[in-house]
Parts: sequence; C-alpha cells; structure tokens
Amino acid sequence: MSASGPLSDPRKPPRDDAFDIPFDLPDGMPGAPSTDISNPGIRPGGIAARAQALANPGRPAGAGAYIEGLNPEQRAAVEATEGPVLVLAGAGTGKTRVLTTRIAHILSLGLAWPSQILAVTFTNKAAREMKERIGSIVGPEVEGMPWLGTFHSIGVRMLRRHAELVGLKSGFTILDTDDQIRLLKQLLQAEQIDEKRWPARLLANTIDGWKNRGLSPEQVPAGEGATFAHGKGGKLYRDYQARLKALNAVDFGDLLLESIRLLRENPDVLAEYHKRFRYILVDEYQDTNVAQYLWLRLLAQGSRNVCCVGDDDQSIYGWRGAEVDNILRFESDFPGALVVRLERNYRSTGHILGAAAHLITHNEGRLGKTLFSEGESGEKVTVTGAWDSQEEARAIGEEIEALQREGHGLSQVAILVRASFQMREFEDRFVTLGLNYRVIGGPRFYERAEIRDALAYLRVIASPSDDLAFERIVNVPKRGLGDAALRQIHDHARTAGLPLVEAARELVASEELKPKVRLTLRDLVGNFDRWREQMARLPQHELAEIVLDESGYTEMWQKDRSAEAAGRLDNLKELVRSMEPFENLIGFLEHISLVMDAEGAAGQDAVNIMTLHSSKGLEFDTVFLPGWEEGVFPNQRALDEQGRAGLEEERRLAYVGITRARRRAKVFFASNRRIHGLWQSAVPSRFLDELSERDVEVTESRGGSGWGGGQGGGYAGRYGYGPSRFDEAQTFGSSYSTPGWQRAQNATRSSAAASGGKSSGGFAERGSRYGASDAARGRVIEGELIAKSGGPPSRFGRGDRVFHQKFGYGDVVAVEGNKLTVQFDKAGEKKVVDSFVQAP
DNA sequence: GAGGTGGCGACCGAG
DNA sequence: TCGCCACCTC
Repeated sequence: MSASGPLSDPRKPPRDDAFDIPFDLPDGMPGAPSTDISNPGIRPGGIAARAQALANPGRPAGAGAYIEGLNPEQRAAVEATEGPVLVLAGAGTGKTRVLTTRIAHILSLGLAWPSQILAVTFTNKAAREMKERIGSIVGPEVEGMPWLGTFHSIGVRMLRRHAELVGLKSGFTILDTDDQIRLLKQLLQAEQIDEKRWPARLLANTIDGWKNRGLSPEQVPAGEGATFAHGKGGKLYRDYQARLKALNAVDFGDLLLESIRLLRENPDVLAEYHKRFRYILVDEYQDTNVAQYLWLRLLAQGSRNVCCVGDDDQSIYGWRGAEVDNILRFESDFPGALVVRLERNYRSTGHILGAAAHLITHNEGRLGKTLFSEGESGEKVTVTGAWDSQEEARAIGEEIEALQREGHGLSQVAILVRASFQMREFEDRFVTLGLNYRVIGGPRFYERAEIRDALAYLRVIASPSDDLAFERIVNVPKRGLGDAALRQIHDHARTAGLPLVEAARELVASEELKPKVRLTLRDLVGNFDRWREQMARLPQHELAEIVLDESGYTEMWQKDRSAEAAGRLDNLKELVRSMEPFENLIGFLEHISLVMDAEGAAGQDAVNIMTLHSSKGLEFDTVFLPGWEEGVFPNQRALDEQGRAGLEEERRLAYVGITRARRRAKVFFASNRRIHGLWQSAVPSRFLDELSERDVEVTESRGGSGWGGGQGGGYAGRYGYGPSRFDEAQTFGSSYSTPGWQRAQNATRSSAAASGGKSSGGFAERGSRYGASDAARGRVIEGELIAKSGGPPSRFGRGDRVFHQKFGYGDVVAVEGNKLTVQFDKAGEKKVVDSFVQAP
C-alpha cells in the first residue's frame, strides 16, 4: 500500500474536493444530503487553523484548548493520529471524549477534510452524540462529516452509490424484521415446510447469524445449512437472497454483507474508498461481529490510520455475533499498533467502582484493566430485597420521590432492567404516582402496526415496485380485497413479470376480476397514481395526511372502539409531525428504515427506564438495578443457550449496569415474580454475592416483608453454585436477622435436603419457570453449575389446605410437579409453586 | 371474505 | 397472563 499519508507532505493539505463532489453527488437520490455540495466543510476558523497548521506543522494552532483537559493516556490516544491505534477504555474513562477530540484534532491540524473521516458507531444514539460533541469543539464543520454514522447507515450509503455493482437498483428498499419474517413465511410455505416445527422467526435468526459471520449462501458450511428443516436451510437462504434481489430489497445483514462483496469484487471502488478514508475511527470495537470486522479491515487497508476504541468488559452483544476476539486480536491484525489503556475513571465514586470491579473479576478471558478513581468513595451500593416485583417497583418509586424532594432532577435517575417485560411494573407504578418517566428503546415507535401500515402506504407511493408494502395494505382498511383477489394479482404479476401494483393495474383493465373487486382495485390503483403525482408538489407530511385520510386508514381507527385506538391515532399524528423536518418523502423513508428510535418527550425532566443493553454509553447520578434474580438476571435463556460464555456476558451486563452510576447504584431483587402469568418464587442473583462486601450495604425494603417469606430462597444452598454470604445472616448484620430471613433460611435448608443436597453437582437444569417437564433432567455445561431451579415433587396433595402470603388460605385442587393449582378462599383459583405456600 | 375463538408460545437484545 | 396465529363458522 503506497498511500502517501498527509503527514508525508504536510505542506500539501488533503485536496480531494475534485473527487469529493462527484462522489457525493446525490446521483438521483433526492434523500442524499445537500451539505456535501453547499458546505464542503470549511469554516473561517477551519481555514485559519489549517493555514497555521501548514506554517507550523509541529505545533498547530487550535490544538491547544481541547487537548489541555486530557490526561496523559487520553492525550496519547488523541495525538497518535497515524497508524493503527487500539484504545482500551474502561467504563467512564472518557472514551467518547477521546474519540471526539481525536476527530477534532485531525480536523484542526488539517490532516483531512471532514468528509475523509470514517467514524462508525453501533447505535444511532451514539452517532448523534458523537456528532454533537464534535460540533461543540469544531463548530458547524461537523456537518460536513457524511461518513459519521452506524455501520448500517454507512453501509446503505455505500450501496446506494454502487447499487448496480451488486445487482441492485439504487432505490432499493431496506426490509425490517417484520418484512423479513413475512417473506420467509412465503418461502417456507412454498417449500411445504411445517411452520410450527420450523418457524420463520427461527430461520430469520439463523440467516442473520450467517450474515453476522459474513457468510453468503455459498459459504455456509454444509452441515450448518442442513440443521434447519431437514437440510433445507442452505437452500432457503439462497432462495431468500434471490427473492430479495427480485424485490430490489436488502435486509439489515445485507447492508454489510453486500458492502463487503462490493469492495471485494470491485478493486477500483475499494481503491476509491481507500483514497477517501484517511482516518477511520470505530466506537465499541468489542461489539463488532465478523462481518463488521471484515468490512473494517478492507477499508483500513488503505491509510492504515485506524483507531478502535473498546472495552472487552463491556462486550454484551455476543448473541448477535459480536466477537470479543476482534479486540483481542487487534495487535496481530495491525502489526505495530499502539495500544493505549484508559483506566482512570472520572464517572463513579469509589464504592461503585469497587463493587463493579470485584464483580467483573469473576470473568475469565479478559484483557484485564484496573479502573481507579481519585474521587471520594461516596455512598455504598445498596442491595434491597422486596417481596415481589410490585413491591420492588413501589420501593423504587418511593426512593425516587425522596430524591426528588431533595432536589435531584429526575432525568438524572435511571432504572435499568434486564428485559423489557420488567418495565411495565415501573410504568404502572409511576403513572399511579404521577411521576414523569420516559422509556428509552422500549416498544419501538416505527414497529407499531399503525405506523408500519402508514409507512407501507408511503412506501408504495415512493417506490411502486415495493411489493411487500403493497401486500401489507391492499386490504387495510378492509376493502374486500382478500386472499383470493391477492392471489390473482400475484399470479398475474408472476406471469407478466411485473410488480404487484402494475399487475393490479393490468388486471383492472382486463375482464378477469369480479366486478366488485375490479372496482375497488381500480380505485386503489387510481389513488396511488394520484398520490404519487402529488408527491412532487406537496410537502411529505401534508401528503401523508391526505393519504391516511383518503385511504380510509384514519377512519378505520376512528371507528375502532377498542382501548388503544385513540393512542394509535395519536401515533399517526406524531408520525405526520415527525416527517416535517425532512427534505422529501424519500429522505424520510430512508431515515426511518435505519433509525428506529423516536425520541418522544426528550428534554423533559423524567425518570429514564431502559434495558441494560441500551444503557451502554450513558451515565446517571442514580441508577436503580431491579430484578437481580436467578433466571431473570442472569437470564435463564442466556445460560441455557450460551452456557459459561452466556454467564460471563450476563456478568459484563451487570458490570455495565453498575458503572452507569455516578453517585448512587441501587440493586433490588424480588422474592416472587410473575412469569407467564404464574407466580414463581425467585432466587437472588449470584451476582449479588460477587459484589465486594465492603462496597455494599444491605437494606430492607420499606414495604415491610423483606425478601424472606415462605419459599426456598437461599441461593447457594439450594442452587449449589458455591457458598453464598447470603446463607449466613450475620454477615450482613441485623437486616437479615428478621423473621422473614429466618424463614427463608429454614426453607433453604429443608428444600436443599429434599432435593438430595446436590449442592456441588455439575448440573444445570432448565428453570421450572420455563417448563417444568424437563426440570428433572440435568445438563452439564462445562462442568460448572450454571443454574438450577425447579424442585422436588410437591409435598402437598389434592385437597390439602394451604396458606399463601399473598392470597391467604385455600385448597389444593391440582398438583403438577411442584406446581399447585389452589382454590383460594378470597383470591380465587391461582397457580402457584409449591414452595410458595405452607401448611396452615 | 369477515369475524370469532381456542391453542400455544413468550419474557433478551440493535440496526 | 397476554397476544398472536391458525383454523373455524357464517
């Protein structure tokens, strides 16, 4: 690679505008940013800084202020602009700051134009933040950075420009999971595969997995292709790709896979990008999967100025193909790489850091970093037990109200849950309390049915060949175009080789349809023609309003008397409103296919509720971590599917959660939780034990009953993954000498005895909460007990009188394993777990 | 073709 | 328990 880096001749500022502008021309894509032309990324200050940089290459002007506040390691990472650099950045060590300052540094030294920097993140949120922060250093110059974005958005950008080279047209549509599933369903039906045994969703996951690993249909190992539907997996993948091409569509995985193919098969295109990307920066490198890694490596071969920032302790996306190996392998991939470790934590207090650090040492296979802080030790991390998930929500609600009374802002409080189903309890509670909250990354706005319907209308208008969109709304609202009519359109489309809309148009002109169907279809096709014609004249949000109105879609929900209809209408209004800022319809559609988050009530003072996954990269003064129970966190499925690796990933997730907190981290667990509508006794998470004792304080929920109660709680004894300090009440002092605690201890001992005292065995059983039938079977995962739940057959029989903490007295009417159906005197019939009740 | 119902799996997670 | 989907009836 003879690419002469800018440094080789500092007097020659990068002048690529000659190829820059044609390269970035909207090429018929009205959605492409116009800033590339109107604003080549130069501002007066920038020019001045560059001039000075040229005059004095060693000590450039403007390289002062923003570098001043950096510590020596950060500074090294920022200033080593040339050659490969790996920044191992622990939580809260100023990782984003390094990345953004580095970009600002490159810009102000005049080493590259903004358009010559490739900066990749995983989430839109991260990209947005990075853009903001760079903007605050370098000003509007940041607008000239078209290559700052997520892997996916940059992939789209590349593909749009060279679509024809990979067999697509530049207006291709991007399918989301929903479209993907529907398409796969059609394929499964065509192959006469039983969808019960081989669900489309499973196939979608399988294909995604292959794509994450950078495998095209030809590259899938034969054995793997055969695992789905008696050897049909490989063929289905091939068929699926063919269908996508025919539809001029790609799925998320293709955005990378096809980009890789584009670069591999077209050396001239690759060379162009090599020339273009003088500097490459990658955020969260530990989360890259194989496809992303291959993509990056191809591009980085050019300038070799690649800077990856990551933290192996925060790798939490193994399930979607992330390879921690990528980060571990960096030095051999890029010989001579500079490795910078950032270990000075600026975020959290000593106790929080201590607890998190001690937890993460339980993982093997880390690069190993020791975070330290020079700040105060602050408040200890609290661990609080609650009777059930409702009490947990109540307790957290009370603590938040207390904080609020002390003058703390709500937006500095976050509740981080493991799984989104845990959110509802908090939402319910906060609604009752009148406490403002916002759910981040919750039920996605653009995935709601009404929004997807509306978008489907717009997609058909924007690209008439979007068959999937057309299919979605032919008969929404119901207009009498059912399966039979659709099949006719399909048949004609296939024989004539036309998109569905065109096929429909021809059928309308013919005599083949029933008169009624023909009339309806004619109207529909006519509507689309009219709307398409209006698209040129009207702003997209006005068009959307007209479409929703004239299609009868709005009316459909107005007539709907169900509870959620009003909310859906609101969502539609919100959708129309959110379209305004865009240049045109196509620009909007492009945006939403990639950006699935609608930041609703941003800016308002509200408690943040989100999953641990989406909390990565954020920080809050106070962080609540509810649901630390075996099965919930660590998540049972992660353990079942990934074994030890899954457990370690869960632990990293716990680490991420704790390290989000600046001043207060508050962990909760509930003794009882309703899962699949069944009350289950829960066992405190093993992660509680792994928090260093000196950094933790155990408190009792103000709600009263603590976490004891009539169930086998003590997690070590019964669950046997090692001794737990929770087994010994005195370790934790007075809180655990409560009657509830004592009861729990007794229950622990008795049930451990009943289960044969297999406390040090090597079994992992599927949690009874996920199916009692196989609770008796064991499973060895690398010789370590990953999880064990379920229990001995019930000590109760039909007709026994029992007492339940929550439901009171009742009679056992049925027994199934350790699950009882009890007719309670007051609460009615409930299914409960045996250990949850006691003899009266 | 529309509307109702019963059975079953889900509740892990980004773009 | 909840929501979805397949299947059934009118």
